Amino acid sequence: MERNTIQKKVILDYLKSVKSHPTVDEIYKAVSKKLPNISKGTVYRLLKNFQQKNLIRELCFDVNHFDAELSCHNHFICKHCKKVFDILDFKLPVLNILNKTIKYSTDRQVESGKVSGYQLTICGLCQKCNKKIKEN
Amino acid sequence: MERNTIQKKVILDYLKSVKSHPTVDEIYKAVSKKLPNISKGTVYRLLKNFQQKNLIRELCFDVNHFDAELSCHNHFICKHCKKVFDILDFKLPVLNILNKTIKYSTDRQVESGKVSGYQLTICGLCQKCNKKIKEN
DNA sequence: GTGCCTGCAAACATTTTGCAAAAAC
DNA sequence: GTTTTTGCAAAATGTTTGCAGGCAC
Repeated sequence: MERNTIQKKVILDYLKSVKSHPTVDEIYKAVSKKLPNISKGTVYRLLKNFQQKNLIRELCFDVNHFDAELSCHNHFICKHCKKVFDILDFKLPVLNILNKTIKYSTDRQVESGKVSGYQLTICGLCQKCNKKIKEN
Repeated sequence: MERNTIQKKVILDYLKSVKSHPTVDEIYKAVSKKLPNISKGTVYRLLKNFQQKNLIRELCFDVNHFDAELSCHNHFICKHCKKVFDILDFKLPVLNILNKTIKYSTDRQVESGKVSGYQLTICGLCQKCNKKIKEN
């Protein structure tokens, strides 16, 4: 049976109170003000815990996978096997509209800033993993 | 003056030849078959180099920033200061359509897999950085 | 031959893990 | 009192950097 701890409460309260999409380090520093003895290991552990329970999600703006195909901006990532698939428009006609819509918005300004591109990632289960999971 | 090297050619050729969105490690392993003495440092350096020249881009499907606001899926990231902003629909009306469109596609199956969500990240320059850069 | 680029290794940063002690129930 | 969770430190992993030698031009 999972237990309630002050560490869990403080981290989750903090995440709910901010709009800044903090990194692990920022979370650690903020939470340390209330709990000076908390360790970074605990922060990592609890963030993972919260994610598994869908209390928070992880956003991604850096690092990881590389792509030389600059024209295709739509990807599907399988939660289970972590494979990444390109989604081509002809396979998902709805993306046609989507692309046009984004193209329109990226040609304009967003809050007086300047837009240079976008990345759409759809996540879920791929064919293989979906089948496997159904079978079990 | 930048020079042409075999390392640059092999890495870029490899990236252009695959559709698998490889990680740094996968790139290193693949390239090592042709160039057994290449070092990982070189791979990191050249990937960064290619990105700066817009020959490749980096995709992101893991790690980094956390968000307890599960309902808002649209983000704007500033290339320059790296800050992340929520994009609310009423600030960018076009996203209304976009959200409906994605909602429609996520209610369905993508290539017989199962879709559970999406993440749209628009990138560019934020107000402040755009202004700063204009001034210089 | 000059100067950029690479391989190597060390440094640095980030994340995970094992374990004993502390806390939750 | 039992079991989960934490803090700590070490290990594992991932990325950057300085430098001497090698290669492009």
